[in-house]
Amino acid sequence: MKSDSQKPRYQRRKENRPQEITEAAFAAFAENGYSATPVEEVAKRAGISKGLMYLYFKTKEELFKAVVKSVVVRRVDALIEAVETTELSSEDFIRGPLAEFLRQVPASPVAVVIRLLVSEGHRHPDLVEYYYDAVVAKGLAAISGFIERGIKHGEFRQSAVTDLPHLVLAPVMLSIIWRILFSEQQLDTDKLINTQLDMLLAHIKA
Amino acid sequence: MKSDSQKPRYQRRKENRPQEITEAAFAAFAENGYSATPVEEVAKRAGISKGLMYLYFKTKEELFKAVVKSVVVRRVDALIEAVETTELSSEDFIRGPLAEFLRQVPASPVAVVIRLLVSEGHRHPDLVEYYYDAVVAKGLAAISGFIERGIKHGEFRQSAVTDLPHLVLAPVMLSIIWRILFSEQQLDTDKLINTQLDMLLAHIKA
DNA sequence: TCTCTTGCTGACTGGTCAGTCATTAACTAT
DNA sequence: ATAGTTAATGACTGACCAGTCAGCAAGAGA
Repeated sequence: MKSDSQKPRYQRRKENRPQEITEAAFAAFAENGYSATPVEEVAKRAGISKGLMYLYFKTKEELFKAVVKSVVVRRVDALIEAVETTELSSEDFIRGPLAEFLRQVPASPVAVVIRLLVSEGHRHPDLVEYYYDAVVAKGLAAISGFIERGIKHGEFRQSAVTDLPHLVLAPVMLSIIWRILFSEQQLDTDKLINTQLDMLLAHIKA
Repeated sequence: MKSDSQKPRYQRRKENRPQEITEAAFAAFAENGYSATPVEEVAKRAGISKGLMYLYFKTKEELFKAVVKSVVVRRVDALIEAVETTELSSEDFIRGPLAEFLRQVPASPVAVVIRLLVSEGHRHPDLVEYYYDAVVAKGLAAISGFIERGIKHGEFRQSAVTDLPHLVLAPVMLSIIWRILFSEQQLDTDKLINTQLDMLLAHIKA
């Protein structure tokens, strides 16, 4: 009774597999974390067998690293680019594009990566180091550089903040952790970040 | 050749076991995380057999909850007590006892609990809720209440911060996550927190 | 249409570990 | 001393899962 023209049980799609697998893995890890997610679960979501995954990634750990790196992308680079080419005054840039950038971080894949790194980072120090260099250090340097530019332009004054761009990230980090832990408890993330920027600007304005 | 008075292979110490076990578990979880720590490792550190652990804690999960709860302690309650009984002006209290309290959090067991909750919280929603109620909500309420007291005394003015005591915690949270992830990268936690308090005070002072 | 290559499958293996339980030995009461 | 109680042990089991591999079948090439 079966039709003659049976569908093939699978298609060979070498080109797209790696990305499909990392995307499926990202989704699975986001839901259940790394160690609680069996490789077979990732394979299922990607619509492939477990064995195939091992054809593209030597180990589960390598898959994990691929997932983290796939999320880093050009996000920070875009910010740095914007910092360097903007025509806005320093204050307007902070209240505009920078604020916009910061506000969307807590709901972005970055939050998932933070959770994964907090959970698993201990066992993957090279990955943490990569993330620090590729994202955190760059981001902090961009903010620092931008504040210094403001000082040169006479818009800002020297202050403790010059050495502590971390203060810009502090409310973002709180928002991320808050969403991870207490997603049901309301928190006005945007207002939190905006208020912090208000305070920072008041503190450093010349 | 053995001496007649052999040491007993173990002593019965029903009273102290639970605390000894949770302490050993805290140390083990702090080093390796919850799911990566075999129960037998906890037992070894506590100087007992695995079976005995199961006499005091029905499951590994119950042990986990006991560990988290054991760390919550009266830390926050002490702060609330201090808030309510202090004779200092609001500003002096913030710069004194509150700052002191906040500065020591990132190096305290609280940081370990944050890591454990970020890693495992998804699977223990009741535990997260408990932690929120017992620590976070209380702490935020204490800070809010204190700011409102300052307003009544005419020391502070109404501002966005009144609704966002979270801003006080933001640099503390950043410091905690920083230490978890990038322990080798220097960060002047104290200065970060002090500067944030400076900004906050400048922002809310009448 | 008939190879030949190789992307893909899924049953299997070895190791780990949470939780159990029959037994033992430390203490207690008489 | 001796018997009775129970804290404590550690070998065991059943489940789970990362990683393997022998074989299969999709598609390319002739």
